[in-house]
Amino acid sequence: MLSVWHTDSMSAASLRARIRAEMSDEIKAAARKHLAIEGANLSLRAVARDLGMASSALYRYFASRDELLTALIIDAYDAVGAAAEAVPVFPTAPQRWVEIAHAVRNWALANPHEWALVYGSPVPGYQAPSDTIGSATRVIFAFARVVAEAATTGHAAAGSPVDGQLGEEFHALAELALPGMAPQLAGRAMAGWIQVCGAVSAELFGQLANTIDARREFFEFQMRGTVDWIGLKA
Amino acid sequence: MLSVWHTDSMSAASLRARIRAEMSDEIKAAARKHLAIEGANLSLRAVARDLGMASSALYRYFASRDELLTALIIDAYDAVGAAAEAVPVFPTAPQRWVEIAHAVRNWALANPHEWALVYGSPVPGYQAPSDTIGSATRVIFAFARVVAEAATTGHAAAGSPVDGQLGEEFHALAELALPGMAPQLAGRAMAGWIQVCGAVSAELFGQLANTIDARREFFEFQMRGTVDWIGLKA
DNA sequence: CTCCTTTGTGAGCACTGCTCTCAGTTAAGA
DNA sequence: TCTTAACTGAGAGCAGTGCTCACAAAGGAG
Repeated sequence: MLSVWHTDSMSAASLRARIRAEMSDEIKAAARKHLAIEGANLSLRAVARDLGMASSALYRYFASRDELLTALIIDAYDAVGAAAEAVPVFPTAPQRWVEIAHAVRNWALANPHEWALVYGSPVPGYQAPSDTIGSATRVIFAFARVVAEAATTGHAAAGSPVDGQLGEEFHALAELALPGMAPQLAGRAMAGWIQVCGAVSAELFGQLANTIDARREFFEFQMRGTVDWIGLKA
Repeated sequence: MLSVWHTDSMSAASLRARIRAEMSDEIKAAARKHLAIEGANLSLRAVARDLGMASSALYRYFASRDELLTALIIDAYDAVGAAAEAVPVFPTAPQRWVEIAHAVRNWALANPHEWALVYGSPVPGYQAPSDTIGSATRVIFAFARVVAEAATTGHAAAGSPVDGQLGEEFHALAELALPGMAPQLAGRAMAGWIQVCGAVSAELFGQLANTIDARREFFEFQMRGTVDWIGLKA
C-alpha cells in the first residue's frame, strides 16, 4: 500500500528512489529529534520547518502523521532489537538474560520517548499496523534464544505443564523458539519478557518516583527474580 | 494554588462552592466519556460542546487541559484503589494477591484509557504533580497489606537480605507497610506490584497481540509466578 | 525533444488550547 | 436594605495544528 513508486523493470535503486529514501531518513531523523524534545505530540509543521520545507511537502513522503509515527515505531523496534543482539555472550544463562535486559533498559533510558512510542500507551485511537510486528519480535527472540539454549544444555528447569488453550499457545511459542522445547518454559520466558518490559516502563513512566532511587540496582534485583522464576540455572 | 475560593470563616459548603463542585464533576464526567471514545488526545472544546457551554467557560474550573487531565488521573488512581480494596478477603495470602490483581486487571479492561492515562506513557512533556502520589499509593497498599499480614502470620518467606542503598530503600518501604518487616520482602512486594502493573499494561497496550489469546489464563499464570517469587505461602 | 510522473509551494479549511474583554448574576459587607 | 465586589459565562480572537488542493518547476522515460 505504501509502494507508490515501483522498482520492478527499472534499475533496482534508481536515483530518484535513492534520493527519496534519503529524504525519508532525514525526515525521520528530524522527527526523532523533535520527539526527544517535546514528547509524543509530534508536530509535522515543526519538523517541516526544521528541514526548511513546506509542511505540505512532507506528505509526499508520509501519507499522514500516523504513518510517520509508524515508521518511527518500526525503527525503534529495530533499534532496541539491535541493542539486545549486540550484547556479548556471557558464560551463564542467567547472566545472559540479565545483561540483555540491561541493554534494553539502557537503550530505553537513552531514548525514552521512543520507548514510550513503542511500549507505552498507543498514541491515537490505536492502530498498530501489521508491519510493526516483524520488527517487534527481534528483541523478544534475543531473550528467547537464551532460554532455548539453556533448555538444550540442561540449564533450564522444566516446571509443571500448563494445559488448556494457554498450554497450546505456549506450545506454539515454544515451537517458534526451539522445536521440542517445553511449552511451560516458553510461557515463563514470555512472561519474563513482559517483566523486563514492565520494569523498564515502570521506571521510565515515573512509577518509582519518591520510592526507589537506586534504579539500576532495583532493576538488577527484579531481573534476578525473573531468571530465578523462569528457572534458568548457571 | 487551586483554591481560588477559600472555605474558611464561612459555611463549610456554601451554595456557590457546592454548585462549583458539581459543575466540576460534570466536566470530569464528560471528559471521561470523551476519553473513552477517542483516547488520550482529549479536546476541551468537544467537552464544552457536550455540556452546551462555551469552551472558555471551562477555564473557570480547570486552568488548563493538563489540569483537567491531572484531575482525571487522581480520580483514576482512586478508582483503581477502590477496586482493589473492594476485593473480599480470601483465605490464603497467594489467593488474596491473585484476586486483587484480577480486580485491578478487570478495572483496567473496563477503563482502558484511564489506565493508560495513569500507568501509560506520560502524556505531554511529563508533569506528574505531587497531588497524585497520595492517591497512587492506595492500590499499592492493598497489595502491601497482603504481604504484611502474610509476614506476621509466617506465610511469607524471608529471602536473602539486600544491602547498599537499595537495601535502605527497601527498609523504608517495609517500615511504611509494617514496622519490623523484612526489607527484602518489601522489595519483592514492590517488584511484584510492578509485575502486576506490567502484565496489565502489556495486555492493554497490545504486547500480546498475535501471541496470547487466553488473556485471563495468562494473567493468572503470571500472577501465580509473582506470588511464588515473592514467597507467599498458603 | 516531448511527455508525464514526481516533488515542492502556498493558500486554505476545520480544528485545537488558551487569552482577553465584556456582560450578567450572585453573594457578602456596610 | 443597598452597594460593591467576586464569580460565572459568552464571544471574539490569536497562534498553532493536520491535512487537502490547485499550481508551478524539474527531472527521467520514451
